[in-house]
Amino acid sequence: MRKKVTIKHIAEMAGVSVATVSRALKDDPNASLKTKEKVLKIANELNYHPNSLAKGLRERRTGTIGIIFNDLNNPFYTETLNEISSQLSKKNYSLIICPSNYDFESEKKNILSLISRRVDGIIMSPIDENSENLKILSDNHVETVLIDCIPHFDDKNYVYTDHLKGFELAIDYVISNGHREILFLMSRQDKSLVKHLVNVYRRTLQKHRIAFKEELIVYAEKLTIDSGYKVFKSLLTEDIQGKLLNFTSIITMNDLLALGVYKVANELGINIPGNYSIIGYDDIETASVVSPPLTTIHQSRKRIGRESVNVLLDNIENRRNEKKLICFKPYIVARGSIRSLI
Amino acid sequence: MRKKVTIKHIAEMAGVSVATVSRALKDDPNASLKTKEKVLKIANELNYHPNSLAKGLRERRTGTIGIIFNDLNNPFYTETLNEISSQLSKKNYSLIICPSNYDFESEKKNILSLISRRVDGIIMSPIDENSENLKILSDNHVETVLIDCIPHFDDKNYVYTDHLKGFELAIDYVISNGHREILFLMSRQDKSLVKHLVNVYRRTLQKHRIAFKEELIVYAEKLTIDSGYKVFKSLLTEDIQGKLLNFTSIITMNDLLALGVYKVANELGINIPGNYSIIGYDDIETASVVSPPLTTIHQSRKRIGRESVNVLLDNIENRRNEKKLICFKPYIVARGSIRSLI
DNA sequence: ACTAAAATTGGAAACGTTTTCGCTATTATA
DNA sequence: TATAATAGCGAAAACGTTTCCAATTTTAGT
Repeated sequence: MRKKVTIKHIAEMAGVSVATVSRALKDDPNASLKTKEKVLKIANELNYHPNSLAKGLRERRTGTIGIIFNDLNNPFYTETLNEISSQLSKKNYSLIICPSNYDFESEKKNILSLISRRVDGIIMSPIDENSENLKILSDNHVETVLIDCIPHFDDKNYVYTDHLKGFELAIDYVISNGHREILFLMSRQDKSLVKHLVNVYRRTLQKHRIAFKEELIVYAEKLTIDSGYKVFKSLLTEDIQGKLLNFTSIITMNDLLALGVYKVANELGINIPGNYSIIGYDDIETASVVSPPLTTIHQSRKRIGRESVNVLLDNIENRRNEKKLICFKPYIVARGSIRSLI
Repeated sequence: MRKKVTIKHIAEMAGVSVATVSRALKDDPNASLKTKEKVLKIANELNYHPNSLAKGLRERRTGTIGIIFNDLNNPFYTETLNEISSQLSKKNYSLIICPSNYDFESEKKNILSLISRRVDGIIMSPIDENSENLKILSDNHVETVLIDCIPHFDDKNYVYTDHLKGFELAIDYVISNGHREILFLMSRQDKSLVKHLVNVYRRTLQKHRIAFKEELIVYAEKLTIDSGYKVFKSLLTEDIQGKLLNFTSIITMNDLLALGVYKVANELGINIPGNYSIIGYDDIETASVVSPPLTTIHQSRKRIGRESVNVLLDNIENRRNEKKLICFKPYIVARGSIRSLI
């Protein structure tokens, strides 16, 4: 990166002061039309590009939003990201993106980096809804929207789907189709959600007077297709502890895990929903292309993305201080992967 | 964003000059151990976070890399992005991401924004390998790595997969399985690749002495599952111009389009590969979970991501000026979606 | 033509760092 | 003990903007 042309060079060429150039370039009413034209012409000739660092330093705002997401290989996050990015781009904000990979240290590092870069705001999916890391944000008064988590602080904005409701919906649906042995495939990668879901699972079974069996909760390593594949395959092939698990249906923590199950089924010649019924969560696009199409719980990435930037920019640009809580209700998308036993 | 503590405040508290604080904080050998400890302690107490803007302004480097990618809904790009991001994070670079959505104006806007933000380098998938936009980068001497395209300039680095070879491989493979009526499903969204692929298709057919039929090239609107679904469905249901197309196999420009075809097949009860054989391109993860698993051409996102940051950082940090050309050879992953007619 | 008001302009400070250069203590060398 | 070398520090400039304030020029009003 070599020497760049600055406002100073333009000023010299135009025979005016830097102050005037600055005004001319930003189309300030306090600059005459004549100088505006002259300055603009010279700026173009010199191939001038304003230095955002200097601007940001002086103005104490950068026009940059930071994003910290758990996992960019998960379509849920990338689709949300996409919507966020297109909304922000319309308003001329840039986007610094940091994947945390569900790692606290990495999350912390990212937060500190964004603070140093003086982003105007942060949208993030926190690893845990109550962690030290979030306190750092509060201490530094950075405007934050938390997504995809359960509200916990009242000095932060939340835009989220009610997962507790969503999973209850899923379990209800499976049960209403006559299933009573329901495998729940989770992953401890999402540390905080797991705790809640175990409760939801237990409570919902109880509601229907079905016995809760610890061993029907199974953990994949990560929330990926491959992890789902591995754990389900070993579940079916190595029969652990000498006893085979009994279940007629499967609920997965997200669609990726469900796709892992599909992959196993294909390989082993297992029929869905003949042998096992299955329901996913998220409603990613591929859910509708596999065969049979996957029944799942839908949460809208578009709306989460859109609302989170709305809330964020509203607070930033109007210096508001009320914190918002926006909750979306998930709904079920019934397709072909649940067999009725009734 | 309110008042922040600066190096100046620390200096006052510690009773030293700002120069000393600066040195102490960066562990400069020209600062005594005693002052280092004192300064560090105060910095922590005051909750100090260095201002990257000021630092960048002064140092003429920002520790930021810009990424301009066509489409963040495409797993090919997000997986590449993931690898890039984890490599960069290791070296403490930040990442500004800009989706161009295959739109020239948007690409241009992104480039200008990144230049203004004084990124240290750019990794981008250009919409066209020979566009005005790329000249802007040259004019401003910003270190650039172009990925996923065909090399064209010699003042830029390229890290890419040889798609021409890749598609030839695909066509050869289909033909070697006895197919002679091959539908090619493309999308003009990737403007520049289409031109080349039409030639590859034509040439490869010729090599095998098979007649080229214009009407067997079909265009989806975008490179997405949904676009593939729509165009293939209308191809099968509305029989256009009164004549039904005759083909036994399909080549798609990427796996997403192929998944669209799968979706149609599921809906209409069409058997793959019984009724139609199909081969995709990219080898995204879902290719292996659909049924039958999709035969496709593999290109490695990991390697592209890794090499592009290697090349970029090497050039930036060592002020090199030789431009590199790194080409990966794609290979075929034979699964179950091609039926042999022989 | 003379004054008052309005429109343009320029000077300079400020944003928060890093770094060069020179100065003062301190230590090592003879 | 005198001198040379070195370690540690501070002052100030620089990075490239924006903006306040004051100065100047232009325009309008009589």
